[in-house]
Amino acid sequence: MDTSRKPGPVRIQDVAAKAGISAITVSRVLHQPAQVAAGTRARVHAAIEALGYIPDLAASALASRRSGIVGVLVPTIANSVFSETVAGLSDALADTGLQTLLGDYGYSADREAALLRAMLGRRAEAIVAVGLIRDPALRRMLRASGVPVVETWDLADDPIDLMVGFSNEAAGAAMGHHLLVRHYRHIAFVGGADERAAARFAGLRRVIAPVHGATLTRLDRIGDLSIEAGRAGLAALLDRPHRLDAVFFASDVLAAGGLLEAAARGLSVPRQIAIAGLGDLEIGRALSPPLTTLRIHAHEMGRRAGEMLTRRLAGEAVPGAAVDVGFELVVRAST
Amino acid sequence: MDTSRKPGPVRIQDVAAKAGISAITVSRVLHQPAQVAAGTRARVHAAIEALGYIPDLAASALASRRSGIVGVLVPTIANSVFSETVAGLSDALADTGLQTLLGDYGYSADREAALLRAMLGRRAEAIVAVGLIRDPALRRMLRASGVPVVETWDLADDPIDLMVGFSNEAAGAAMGHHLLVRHYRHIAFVGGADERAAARFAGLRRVIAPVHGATLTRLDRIGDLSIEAGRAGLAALLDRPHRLDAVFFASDVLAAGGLLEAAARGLSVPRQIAIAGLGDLEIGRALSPPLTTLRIHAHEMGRRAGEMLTRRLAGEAVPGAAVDVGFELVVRAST
DNA sequence: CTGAAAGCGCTTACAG
DNA sequence: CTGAAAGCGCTTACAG
Repeated sequence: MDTSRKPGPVRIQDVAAKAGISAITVSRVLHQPAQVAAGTRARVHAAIEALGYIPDLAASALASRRSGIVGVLVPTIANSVFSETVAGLSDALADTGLQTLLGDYGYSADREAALLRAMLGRRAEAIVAVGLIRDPALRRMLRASGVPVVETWDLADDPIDLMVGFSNEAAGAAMGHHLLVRHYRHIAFVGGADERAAARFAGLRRVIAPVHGATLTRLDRIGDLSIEAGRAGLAALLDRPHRLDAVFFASDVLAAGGLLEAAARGLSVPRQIAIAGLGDLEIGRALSPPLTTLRIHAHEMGRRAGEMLTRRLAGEAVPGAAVDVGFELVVRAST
Repeated sequence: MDTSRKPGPVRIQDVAAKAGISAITVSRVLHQPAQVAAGTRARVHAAIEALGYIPDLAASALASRRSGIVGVLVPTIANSVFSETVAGLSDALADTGLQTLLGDYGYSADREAALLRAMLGRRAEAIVAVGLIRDPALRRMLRASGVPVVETWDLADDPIDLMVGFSNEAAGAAMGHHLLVRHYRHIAFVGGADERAAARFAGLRRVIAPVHGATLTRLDRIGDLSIEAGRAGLAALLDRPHRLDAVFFASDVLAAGGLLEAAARGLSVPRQIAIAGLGDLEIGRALSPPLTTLRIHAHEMGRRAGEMLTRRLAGEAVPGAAVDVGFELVVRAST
């Protein structure tokens, strides 16, 4: 047995030697098999099989200047609406030979910057962000890189590059309209400190503020996105002296906590307190009463982001304007 | 202005030229700054800043034979107990310069194999699997690769390499004991078709089967891991003619569906039907009655996997025996 | 249908 | 403290 080869993974040279041809032909078998004679092809495949050859993708990327990587930046993958968007993107990329490199930054600006640099360092061919990228320095870095970028889950006048989302302001306003129509006048908003939550609150305020006698409060120190945080949020609001008719939570998970806290206090929903959420998550449909919510087209945003990217990477012109996928108000018994 | 450089990302040569030194010194500033004179270091940093240089990690990996990547194989990141393990791993790897490359195979053996090949193709320095890697061909491939592997969430006699988990069989048995002690005799198990669920059922059966008059049924075609699937599971069991005292669900999410279905049918829990889950998830604590469950040390498994890997990669000898982190039976009002 | 040469952007000894 | 040379494992034109 020949053991002259140094330790380490099998190289394309080893396969070539075994098949009795050159490395370049092995490379062709892998990437343009039609250009190789059937017999040669078979011998190469046999050698690959026998040696357990797995091409070095770093070397391949370096030589071809194609990393095959799409970076995906997510505030937190633990939020199931975001993982839906990631799934939609993966679906769209399934047959393109592009792989997804997931970066979860846990809402930390430092982690976001570090992950973005790592993605550019891996020479990602495109970057998809769940949410806008806010930091001006990062925006400049991405623009300078020339890498296609798709921002999602929001709309903006000055996208870095491509964008597919919906108006969080309009979503907040839609919920505000609904609550007003149902004659709720004393309304609270419970959401995070992120920019999307802020936009939803702004939309809500735009609709509520002009109404005579209506009040609007906001609670944004809610900790994580959990049932417990939702319970604590409603508890904090109810323990204030203000009158309260309805609460709009920034997620169905929080709103589920609101439903449970109301039940624990013996409050009838929606008669004594109306509750609404966002995301159209399963938990909101399962609890009683089922939750009024805003349905976000999370999967579709990911899918369309993937489509826009593949077209752009294929050299097609992709319109730069932001794509608005909208949202749906889903009215159920909780309001 | 000098525009002689070809388009494309800034290279280390460009930085070197701008700083008036050689590429090798730029590389040193990045990796062993102590070996470079302070003045030179400052000039290099200035040049990096001015040009927006981001090192090509593929080239770096190829030259250094260190990819800096740890591949993480997960059945589905949507299951929050698995994402806990991933988080624990990330925590352990935070200051090591190693990055996590997440591969979610959606319980598909084909996707699992493809992701594993991609990880080896990227020359991952180590691989962590949530769950055992079952396919003998994959096990052989990994052993042959020489890459450190940590399997988690289970124990086995013949790990590919390292292992940190707990006995799913013992966990099932522990729940069985608890249910017997509480005088439940007609028990059902609702879980997935995966090997961990099978082991839990085997443990349950080991304890239940010898008991005179006791019965045990299993439902394993439950679809996804959702509240709705849990409801449907309990509904299917209740619509059978058999007597049923208690149901052990393979996840608290499923068990939550069981609680809701029981409530919808006006069944008192645990008086008419006892319900238990697994994972100690928030939803199980939030619903009423709160759920008896098995607490799995998901985060700790990830953290310890990361520690074992970094020690192994640092050249330390790491005992090959499987580490058992155990589990806890958490008894609440639902049983 | 196949191959020799050059090069992708880094880092590794080695030398001074 | 710094650099010239060689090489990591591939692929890209180019040639035949």
